[in-house]
Amino acid sequence: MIARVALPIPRAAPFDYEVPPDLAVAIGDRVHVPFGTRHLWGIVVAIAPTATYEGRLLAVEATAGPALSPAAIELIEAVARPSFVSPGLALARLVPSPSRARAREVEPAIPSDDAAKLAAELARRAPAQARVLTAIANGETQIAELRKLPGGARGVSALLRKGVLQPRRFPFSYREEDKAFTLTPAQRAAVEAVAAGIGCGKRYLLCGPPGSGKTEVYLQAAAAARDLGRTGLLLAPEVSLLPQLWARAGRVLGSPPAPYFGELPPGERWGTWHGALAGEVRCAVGTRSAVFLPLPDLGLVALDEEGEPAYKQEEMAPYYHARTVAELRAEREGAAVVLGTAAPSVETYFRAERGDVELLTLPDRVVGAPPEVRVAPRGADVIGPVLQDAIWRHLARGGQILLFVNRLGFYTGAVCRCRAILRCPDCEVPLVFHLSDRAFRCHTCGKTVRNPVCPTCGETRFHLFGAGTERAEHEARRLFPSATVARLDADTARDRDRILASVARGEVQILVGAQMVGKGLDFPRISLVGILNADQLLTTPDFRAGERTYQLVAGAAGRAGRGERAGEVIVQTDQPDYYAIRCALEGDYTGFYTEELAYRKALRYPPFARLVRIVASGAGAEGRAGAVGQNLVHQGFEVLGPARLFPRRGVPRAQLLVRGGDDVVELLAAALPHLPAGLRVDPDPMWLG
DNA sequence: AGCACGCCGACT
DNA sequence: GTCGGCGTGCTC
Repeated sequence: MIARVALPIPRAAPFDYEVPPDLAVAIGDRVHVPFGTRHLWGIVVAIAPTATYEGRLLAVEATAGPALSPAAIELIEAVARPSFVSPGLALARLVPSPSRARAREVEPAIPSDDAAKLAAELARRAPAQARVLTAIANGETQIAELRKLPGGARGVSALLRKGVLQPRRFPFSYREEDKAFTLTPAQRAAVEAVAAGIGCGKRYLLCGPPGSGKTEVYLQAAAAARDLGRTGLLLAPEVSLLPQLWARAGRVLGSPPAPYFGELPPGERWGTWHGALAGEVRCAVGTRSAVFLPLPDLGLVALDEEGEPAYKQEEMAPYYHARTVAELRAEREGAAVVLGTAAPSVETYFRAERGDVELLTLPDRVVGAPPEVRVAPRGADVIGPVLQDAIWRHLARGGQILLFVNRLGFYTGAVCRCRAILRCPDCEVPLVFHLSDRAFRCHTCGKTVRNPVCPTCGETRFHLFGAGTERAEHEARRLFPSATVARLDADTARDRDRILASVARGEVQILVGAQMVGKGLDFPRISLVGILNADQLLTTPDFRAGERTYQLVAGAAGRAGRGERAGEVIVQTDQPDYYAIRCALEGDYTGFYTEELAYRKALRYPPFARLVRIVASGAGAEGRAGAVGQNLVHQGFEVLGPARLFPRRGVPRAQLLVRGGDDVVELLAAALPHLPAGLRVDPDPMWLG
């Protein structure tokens, strides 16, 4: 018996191994094999009576049991191909490894008041434990950090043994009160339509403004799938949105769904994956990587906020989009796919118009009333007079205020008097000044520069400009000294649970946030949303700039007025007549879509063409990209570039864009049978920079 | 991807 | 004379 094993190396074809008679091995099993001078774990992708390899065969050494289903192998192979990555490498990156890894974080297992009391009690008798409890009360969850306290290691283990602490588990510390729902006629119609598609691999685009009850439709559809004996998968673009989804799904389905996302502790991640494989997990919630969960009899995939770029894997091959993978699975496995959104991506709406996707609409808000949306000029102030005025009004009425800034840091740029912009020496992107570490930081590589010197003229003083989240927070404190201001961005993400809890309790009046705050969060008391710089996204040279601006403004507007009181939204912009902003203010998606589509058509951008991005990196990147480009032009491809990109950590980069029809990826695979080293291929990139 | 083998420059 | 640079090539 021969096992064909996909190994985590770039070469595409699997390797043949003899299966010893005492070893039971099946397709989808994870096996340990000798490979050259070393040993590797791989996945069995086929079992055959005879080998295709002519040389001498080595034997499988051990098996770790099933890791995924044959259907999941085929899915991952199909996803690997367009990224020019081997199935073995794709499998290694998308399938979690069995892990009994111990938790790295702890959380209290008792209410915080009791923990505080206990800390006081222990202060004398067991000071080490008291110190640990105090640190936890201050938001520290990392075991490694807690162990560094005097006597910390003993303290942590004693508290774990006593059951005062527990390994941190999803959904972390999230509480939500019960709410009863009755479906509106529109919701009921949507649920019935989707339920009818289960088993047929049908696709639906569920459009509805924020608060129109899209989540309830996903959950009822998942319940319908369950009633048919099928499994369900609920996807959200960000980890931060999962706790709410998890809690609500648990209530509707009667048992909590299994969580799955990249940052989940490895043991739990494997637990969900393995549970899906074993047929024990019948419903899962997760982020994009969860789309590969080997759930058997998949009946429903719901993808919330389908237009979110976070659904696209862009960091590492395979460069998949969760929406595409979900639709591929649906087609193969007969599941229904629901793509939910308030502002559809142009690509998806285009398909809905052509009838490839069935359009379902939820016309009205169920929660709250539509907010009043206004524009204000951006002016010289970070928080302009119109917005200041509104903030005072809402503070006086006891409302909460959310301020959006799309950039991190204090000043987002520094310019020398010789007009040179201060840039990262390795990545060439402008450096951002952070007040938290009183230094400039590169947002691409994380490099910190404390005392910058102008590389052109040697000057050490710079004019600082631009406003990030830190500066907005600073301004809010300065202008509204009586209000409690909090900031939620990547720099404070460590404390996000604590920050969100105090927002939920109403202790925070003004919350300053970056993107992560904009998505899905449901705070009934937020009555005013301010977008400080809506023009920011417009200045990025990317064909999706308009779409992203529309989504930002429309999404932010959705955060206001989820309670009883009508909300207000103020958008600071100097381009109120720009179609993406104008339409978003009026809530006119079709108006935006019509204009955007005309522009895409005129310039032959998606959905009228497919773009494939080829990035060369390393020495001679531009030359190598150029050589590949010429080769492709000779073979009749339409090639844009090569264009030089900003280097990454000092590594030079250049890119080509190949434009073609639906078959461009297959044609490219035929034209480039062996991808030259140091090249990455991203089919359908989200960002072109 | 690793890791070997292999063929040319500056050092105890 | 050796140590070691990283260029190709192979791994069932």
